[in-house]
Order: sequence, then C-alpha cells, then structure tokens
Amino acid sequence: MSNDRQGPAFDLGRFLPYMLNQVAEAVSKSFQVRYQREFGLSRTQWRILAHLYAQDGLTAKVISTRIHEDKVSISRGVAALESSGRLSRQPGPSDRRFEVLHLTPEGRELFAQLTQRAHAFEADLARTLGAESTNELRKVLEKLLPLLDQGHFDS
Amino acid sequence: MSNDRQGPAFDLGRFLPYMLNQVAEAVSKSFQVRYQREFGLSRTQWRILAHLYAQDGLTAKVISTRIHEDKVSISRGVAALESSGRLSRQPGPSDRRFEVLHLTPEGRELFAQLTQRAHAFEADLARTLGAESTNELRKVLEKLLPLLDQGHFDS
DNA sequence: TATTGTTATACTCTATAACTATA
DNA sequence: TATAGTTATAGAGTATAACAATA
Repeated sequence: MSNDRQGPAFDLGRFLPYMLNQVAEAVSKSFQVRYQREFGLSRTQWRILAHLYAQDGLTAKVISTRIHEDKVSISRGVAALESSGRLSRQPGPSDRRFEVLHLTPEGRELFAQLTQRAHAFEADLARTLGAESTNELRKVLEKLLPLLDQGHFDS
Repeated sequence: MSNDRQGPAFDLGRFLPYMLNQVAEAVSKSFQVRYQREFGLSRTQWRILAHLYAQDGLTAKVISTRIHEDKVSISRGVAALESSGRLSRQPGPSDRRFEVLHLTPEGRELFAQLTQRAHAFEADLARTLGAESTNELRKVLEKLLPLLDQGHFDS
C-alpha cells in the first residue's frame, strides 16, 4: 500500500480544541432547549439572569466582563429582559452612567424554576460521566477558567 | 445581613455546561486566528481540509456526519475550497449522487503548514495545563465524544 | 419514494463604529 | 478625554424548506 501523504499526520478527532468544542457545543445546545423553548430566553439573557439571581444590583458592565461578552450584546439582553418584565433598572446613585439592575419578582421566580432544571441537567451529565470523571473535568476547567480572565487565550 | 433570595442558590461560574463552554470558546477562538487571519479559512473549511488530509476521497455526506455539521454548511465550505483551488471533486464512480473529494497539491501543502501550527498550539495548551491535567481532560472528552454520535445530547 | 447535494431565505450572533450622556 | 450604554449596520453562522439529479 502506498502512502500519498506529503506532510505530518493529523487526526482532528484527537485534536484537543476540536474535542473540547464538539463536547461543549453538544452539551450547551442540549441545555439551551430548557430555557429557550419554554421561556424564550437567549443564552445571553439566561446568563444575565443567573448573575442577577446570585447578586442583585450588578451593572451591565460588570456582567459583561464576567461572562466575556460584548457590551452591545448585554445591552440588548438587558433591554429584552426589561421589556418582558423580568428586570428593572435604575440610574446608579453615585454615577449616573451606570445602571443598577434588579430582578423583578417575576424574573426571580422564573429563574428559580430554571435553577432546578439546571441542577437536574448537571446531575444527568455527572451520572453519564461518573463521579470521578466529573470531578476531574471540574478540576481541569477550574484550572483553565482563571487563565481566560488573565487574557491567556486572547488574540 | 438579610438574604432576599427566594429560590435555591445557583452559581453560574460553577455550572459545568457554562464552564465547558467558556473554556472551549476561548480555546477555539484563540486557535481560529491561526487559520482565519492568514489563510482565510472558516472553521468548517478547516475541518473539511483536516478530514481530507487524513483520508482522501471522502464525500460531503461522510464529513457532514463526522463533524456534526449541516450538509448545507459543508456544501458551501466545499464550494469555497474548490474555487480557491484547494480541493477538486469528481462524481462518484458507482453512485453519481455522491461527489468524491480530493485535496489538490496546493490544498495538501496548505494543510501541512496548518498541522504544524495545530500541533504547536496543542503543545502550548498541554504545557499550560500540565501533563496530568491534559491527560485527564483527554480521557474525559474521549468518554463524552462517543455519546454525541449516539445522540445522547440531542433534543 | 429516498438520498446527495444545491439554492434561497430568514433568523440569530458577532464585530465594529458612531452616537448619547455622564464624568 | 474617558467611560457606560445605545443604536445602526454589515458579516458570519445556523436552520429550514424547496429544488435538481440520481438511485
């Protein structure tokens, strides 16, 4: 058998960035159904709600840097969540360029329902992986995530 | 201090699907620069090249199912790669509905260059993570990837 | 009737720049 | 001059359906 390759071998299926991406995309898409189909939330909206649910009174800017998303996309997400009655905004008391964001009772109630589904989803994933692999995965991700904030993967 | 939470707690930063997604996106984006900026390839085009580089003569259908991408997107990627002279297609000998895809020498040469960058990028990532974490990550991903093909995360 | 692949269309996301209002 | 947030716009990616050619 002749081998007509002229360069070094490459197996995409064993290329870490590709593997990571395939898995993350499938998991993410599978979970998105839970909040998009039933509650009409985009991924950005879901993430904004999650942050405000954990800590009320954040500004768009803070959320933007935390989730590494553009301020434009956050601005649109916040506007949509406001017009659907899930959050309200007030001008910042000390600096009126900021807007302080608060969940409405409806928004809080909605997200409380979503946390249950999120936890159930995560439990399913952990069951699929097994406890040990889940812990290993969590450990690796916890090691990588701080590097993102430090801009280790920028450019 | 009063706690005004009305539902169960939720920490997005410790939610596995979110963690996976943040890391995968950052890693992926960081690598994309290598083939997009210098060679004008889209992610789909890069993946098509990778498959043909490893195994010449595949059809669009086969590539589509392997990388879990829509046949429309593959069709467009193949058309773009053909018009930029990186691959050629012939009607399948036994069934003319299929088109057999081959890299041109230019396409093969281009991808040989890309494999070097890919390996270098992966080595950087492994160095960042450390050998042990890298192996753990690989093991977990190898456990999850077959589940995708089985449709475990569909719907 | 089913399958490969193309075309058309619409919708979402993303990235950028220009703008406002505040500081 | 710099920052928070908005608006407008163009590009890419994604999803769907309709279509042509072949089986």
